[in-house]
Amino acid sequence: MIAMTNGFEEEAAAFAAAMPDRANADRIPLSARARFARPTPYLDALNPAQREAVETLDGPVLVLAGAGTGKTRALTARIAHLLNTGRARPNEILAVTFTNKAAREMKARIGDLVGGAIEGMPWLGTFHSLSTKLLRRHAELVGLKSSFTILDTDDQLRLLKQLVAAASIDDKRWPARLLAGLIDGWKNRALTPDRVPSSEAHAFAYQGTELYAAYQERLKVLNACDFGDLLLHVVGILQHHPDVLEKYQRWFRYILVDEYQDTNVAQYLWLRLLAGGHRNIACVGDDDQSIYGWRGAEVGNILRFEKDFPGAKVVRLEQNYRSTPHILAAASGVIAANESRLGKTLWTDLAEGEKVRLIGHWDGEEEARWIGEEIEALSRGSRGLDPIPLDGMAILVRATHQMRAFEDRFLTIGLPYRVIGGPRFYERLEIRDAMAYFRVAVSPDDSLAFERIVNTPKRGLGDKAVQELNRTAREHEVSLLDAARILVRDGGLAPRARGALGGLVADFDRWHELVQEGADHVALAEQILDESGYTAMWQNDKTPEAQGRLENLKELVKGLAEFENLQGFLEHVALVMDNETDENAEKVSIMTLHAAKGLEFPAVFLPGWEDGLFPSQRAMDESGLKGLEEERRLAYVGITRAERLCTISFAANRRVYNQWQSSMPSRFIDELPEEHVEVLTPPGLYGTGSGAAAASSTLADVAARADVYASPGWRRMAARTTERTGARHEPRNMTIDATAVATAHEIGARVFHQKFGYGTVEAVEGEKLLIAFDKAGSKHVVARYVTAADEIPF
DNA sequence: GTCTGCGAGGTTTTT
DNA sequence: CCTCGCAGAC
Repeated sequence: MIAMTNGFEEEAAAFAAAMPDRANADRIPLSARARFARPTPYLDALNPAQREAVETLDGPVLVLAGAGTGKTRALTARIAHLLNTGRARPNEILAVTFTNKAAREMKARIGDLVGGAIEGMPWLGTFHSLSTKLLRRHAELVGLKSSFTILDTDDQLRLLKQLVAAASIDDKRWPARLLAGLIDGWKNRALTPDRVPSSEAHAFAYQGTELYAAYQERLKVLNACDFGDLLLHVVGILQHHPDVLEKYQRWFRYILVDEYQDTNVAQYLWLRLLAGGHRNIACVGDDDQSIYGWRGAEVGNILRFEKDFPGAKVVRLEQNYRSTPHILAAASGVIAANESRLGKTLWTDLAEGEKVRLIGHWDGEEEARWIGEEIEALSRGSRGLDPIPLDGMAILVRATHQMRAFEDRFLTIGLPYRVIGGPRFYERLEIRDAMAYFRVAVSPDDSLAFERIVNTPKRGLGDKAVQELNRTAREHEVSLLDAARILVRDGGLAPRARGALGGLVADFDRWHELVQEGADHVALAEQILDESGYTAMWQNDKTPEAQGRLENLKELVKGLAEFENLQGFLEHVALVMDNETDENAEKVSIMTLHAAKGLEFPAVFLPGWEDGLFPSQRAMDESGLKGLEEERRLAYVGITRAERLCTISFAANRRVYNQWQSSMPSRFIDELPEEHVEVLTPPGLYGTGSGAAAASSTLADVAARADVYASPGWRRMAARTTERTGARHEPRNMTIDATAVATAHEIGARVFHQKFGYGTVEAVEGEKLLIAFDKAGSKHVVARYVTAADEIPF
């Protein structure tokens, strides 16, 4: 969602700088090379395998890097080495990652290694950001203008919805989401509409390819791309324009790819084309950590690397620097059950440490309660280990809905936590709206953005007005904003609507002029939000979310200051949808297993190991054995996140959509090697057990117990036990300090809570308050998590 | 054109 | 249970 109408010249200039003419380049390198001809201290820090991965500079290299084996270190050292030996200058190295985070990290680490002497690496980035750069340069070859807009998922869905409606197809039969998924899938596999295999284009799906083709047409008219297009267009250009291909093949002397196991077909083609000349391509990956098959990643890419690049050198990194032997052995035991893998044997010379702990619980709430207590104990330094800070602990769940139990519990006991990977900042409604305003102000032809906010806040421009706008736009072949201009001029629409529309057009004209004049963009952004009435809309909104939304808008405007201008910001946002929550506060992390890849924590909790949940029923239904193996890799990723302590748990009963459902322990539990696992007895089983200290039993016992759990007799017994000892688990809370008392609240006071919104205090129970929330109902909440209602800004 | 109430569905996610 | 989207009422 960007447009580069006036920013493009700058972009082009930057591009030229990043990629000077070959002839010109040859005059520079001597000095540049001399500058990097230095000793190689970064090599000394490497083990033999890593060294091999770094020093094998020519020809194809596949580095199979197991979890925690120093993959990033090898990759960055390799880049440093390329620079240092004068093999390539910074702008001749193409280094590809999947996430912006990984790209940032790598940039930082290379800077450290080379002493920050390189002026950045212009071609280090994600597949998508690099593709954008290339595509802006050659857009005309695929019928786009270099100022093309990048659509986000939201734009994409709205567009598809329109197309479905326009084709008078039942939108029940073709929900936009389904269609978007289908199209994404095709694009992942580099299939243009005409190339979708007929087997998939049959009957039902036939309409799908028609719609796909219509969608592509529409994108061209809008001068827009979706994420898949960024890659696909580049692949198309490289395939159909040998001169362009050759130019880049020669320019990028060395290619490096991170997380190769996650590449999809389109990305694979992209790489193979660019590496086709010299074949100096180094791919780093771990087939055991391929967990994105469901979104098009092809483990096959890594499995058949040697076939694609004959003569490839394969280097295995097997020494693990992260986890203790027990943890490593448990992970290896699980992953060994997978059939299709290249196979690696991880080893470590770290001290033995704790066994992986396994515990079963009666239900999900008890699991959350137990983990909460464990976390508090571990942070105090109980359990015979050195204290682990809260931010050294993580709960890794299979599905987001598991997070809730933990959030509820931690709110109740006042345990600070952070949820990673919730709704992302830039995906929030208010942020998208605000950005739509910016987009139109920057590029008045961005019709999708215009349509999004034409009636937000309400201006009396409903469906009918929008239809009329679209009709006029089509008739005159102009953008929506120009269509609005025409309607206003010619007296179309009802007088009221016409007035409102005229006002909006005048607003955008004014703002656009300010953009052109190069007015201060932060002030301008604020002005736009103000004058459009958007800020006022939320200020007048009485729902609990409104406050947060206003906060977010403030945050957005604040964030703008980091960019040179609005267009720079919009480009950034289009490609970088992550939000850095860099609160450094000590908090426990809650996230999905997917989000945890690449991270590590001293202590990791893996709850919800139940068949159906993990492995997920859906994955197995949809992808069978392949799905199961991917789930198993997910288990492997989860366990290998742990440095010192890994605790796996399952619950016999879980509430799913308000229905109680009892389940069996995950089949992965059976795959844990017994000698590396310590089985804990759940609290409550004998009425008085309190946590982890209780007697050990065997895996078989636990499995058997799970059966017992499901029996009616046990339920009755457990119900009695919990009733009798219900209060026993309330922990003496040591994370609460004097501040809790300082924020005293009285019965009847109006308060505000981040998650639950506004409410009235009904009772004060020590450090906890019983609050009747306006929207969320009555809840017990720790006092310091609420503020008096009138303390809230705005 | 906007608001309300009812029904259907329920997501692992990055760009 | 909760959220979102749509149809129908105002």
